Amino acid sequence: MNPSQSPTARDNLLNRLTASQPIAIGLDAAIVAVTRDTPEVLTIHRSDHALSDAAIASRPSLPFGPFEPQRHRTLELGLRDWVARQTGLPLGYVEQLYTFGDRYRDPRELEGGPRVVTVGYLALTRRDRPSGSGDARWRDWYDFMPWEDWREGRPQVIDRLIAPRLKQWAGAQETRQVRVATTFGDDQAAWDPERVLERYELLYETGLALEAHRDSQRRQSSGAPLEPPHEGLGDRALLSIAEQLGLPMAHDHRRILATAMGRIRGKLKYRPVVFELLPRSFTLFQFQKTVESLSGVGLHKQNFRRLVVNNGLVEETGEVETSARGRPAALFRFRRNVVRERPAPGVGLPASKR
Amino acid sequence: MNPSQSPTARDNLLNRLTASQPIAIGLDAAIVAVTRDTPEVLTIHRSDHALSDAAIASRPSLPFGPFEPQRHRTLELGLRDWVARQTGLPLGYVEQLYTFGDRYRDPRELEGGPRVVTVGYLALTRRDRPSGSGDARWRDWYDFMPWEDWREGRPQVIDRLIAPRLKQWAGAQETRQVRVATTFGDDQAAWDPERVLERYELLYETGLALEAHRDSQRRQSSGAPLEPPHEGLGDRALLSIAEQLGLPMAHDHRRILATAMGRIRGKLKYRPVVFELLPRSFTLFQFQKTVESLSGVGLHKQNFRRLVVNNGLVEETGEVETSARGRPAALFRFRRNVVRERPAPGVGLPASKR
DNA sequence: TTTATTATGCTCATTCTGAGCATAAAATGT
DNA sequence: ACATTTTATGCTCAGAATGAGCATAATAAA
Repeated sequence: MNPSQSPTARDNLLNRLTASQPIAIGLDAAIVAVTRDTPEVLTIHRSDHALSDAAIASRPSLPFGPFEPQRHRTLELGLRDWVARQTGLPLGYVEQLYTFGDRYRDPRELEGGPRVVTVGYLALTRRDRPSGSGDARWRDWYDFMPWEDWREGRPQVIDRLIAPRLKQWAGAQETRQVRVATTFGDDQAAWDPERVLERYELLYETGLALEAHRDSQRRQSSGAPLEPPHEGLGDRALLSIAEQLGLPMAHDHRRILATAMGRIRGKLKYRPVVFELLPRSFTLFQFQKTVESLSGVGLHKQNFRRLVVNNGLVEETGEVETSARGRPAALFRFRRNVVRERPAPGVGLPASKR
Repeated sequence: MNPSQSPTARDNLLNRLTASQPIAIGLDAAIVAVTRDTPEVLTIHRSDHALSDAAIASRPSLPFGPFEPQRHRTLELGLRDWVARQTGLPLGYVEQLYTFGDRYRDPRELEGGPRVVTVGYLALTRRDRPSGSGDARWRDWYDFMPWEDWREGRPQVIDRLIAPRLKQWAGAQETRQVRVATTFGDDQAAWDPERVLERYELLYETGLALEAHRDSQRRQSSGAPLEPPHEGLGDRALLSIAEQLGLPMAHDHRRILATAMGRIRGKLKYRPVVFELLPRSFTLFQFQKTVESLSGVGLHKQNFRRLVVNNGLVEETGEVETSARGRPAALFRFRRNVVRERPAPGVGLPASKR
């Protein structure tokens, strides 16, 4: 057993490898803000038509930029740097999500390009300024993942478009049935808001995400080996269903978005991250709407209130919000001290409405 | 605003960059197993003395290997590949932890080497075979982080070595005091087993981790710019305290280990990962000891039992363990079906002992 | 003034937790 | 054989947290 080469051997190896296929690192960011009751993500819409595959390339993408080794001391600084330069957005909370290194993620690899490894980030901001002109746009994240929005109950797309295909795909195979049940829920299993990525990946594998068709086509036409074969790709009926299932994104950005959504939903419960998205003072209902929009489920108003107040997560500012319709609501602010008192201060969804 | 260059521009940029400083990707793994009641991590002890800095280089490290772009389809496959080839260990559960891209992480960068970006992984295995001969060794992970073991109450190192230095470092600065309180706990704040990384990073910054001294020395002697200046480095008294605070590791491997520990502890609560470390059938006390060893806290026996049984996490096999001393214990197995029934099946520490 | 609308207070049954006492079933010592 | 030690397991009980919903308060609009 020889778990590590001697340094020189390793150096040589690394050099040889980088010489034969260089590696480039890209930084992709899901930049999230919340307005009223929609969680929005910053997307780039290219108007560039000089691309080989315009139909695909013009899909919205997440903002991304290269990591420049001699310029950036750390990955996160690299990210902050180009986000600041390009969008002028002040990023508050930034968190690394996941590093994707799959071959052929970047289609230019097929033409001798470098192996592009991407580090995905989640960033929260307050969306004060509309983030300039140009080709950047805020979009409701449920436009890309309509099946994730359970605020008005079980979304129709699930029963109408998704469930039938999943059932067909699973067939009599126990493993597949369990997978479908645990990701999308059934009479036994509850819907778990956090499993966004698992759901997206299942949709991708079953051909319900348009990106799956795009990728398989690309590889075929480029003569690249068709790894993990997916069933039913190319089926016209399936394709038309996929087209109705939310907006696809360029590259694997919808996967990164799914990762981001899952991460936020998880983090909500044990870290006070929502406050990065709320104004300094807010009513409890605003607070609730923000949590609901992110988690995708409706909450019981009185219990939500009891929860956050009893846990000392917020405190009254003494002022009231008068602009609205009914009885004026008291304004609250985040109680910074909770982090000193409770090991995992978060919202921890109190109970869904009905 | 121009959030993304045109593809050709971006290509050029990437090419120019990789030409001037190539990037290499390393894969580091914290491979974890549990025996009786000690969580162990696989470490590599080099006997190689041909290194410039033998004292440092001979520190134990985590197993690592290069990511080879044209050989490995994905990052995780790359990891599994070299772990299999080098240690022969069958990896069960594998999870990506974090990607570290800090400059000068790898000292060879100072001599014109590539920028090494490392992807850290956590892998769980059952430690059946002693993992061969050679320079690989299983070690109690608390050897590296003695302050993380609260099974027998608050560890002495905290009050004896850590707390005084942290107090001195914080001085009258509110921000620092809060940071100390939330990471290491005080009369107000409870000890949160999951914040392993935050604690290690605090110790590093305050010069209580030997690696901080090593890194600062290295940079100085190499003429590299001394970024984030740390106070008190070089102080002999501080250095001698750091030497008593657990074993240091090579590179930033102790940081990766800290990340791994935190991740396991967090995951325990909502995913049935412990079972990757337990034999197929086990007594409830074995189960408890495993959870305790990972989370680092002692648990109330009867309540632990009630919790895992009521939650349907385990079921009796019908057999009993007879080898031990007192009344024979019933054997249990993991109930695979929980994942179908409960949204987040985990252990969720029931209450510490006293 | 009445009505609609939103905010907030409060109750009640149920479940979940922390803590500890009590009993059962084995091995060991005398 | 019988007491003692040791570990496993059953059970209780108070207090906290949770799900659900009724009731009241304070405002704007009709």
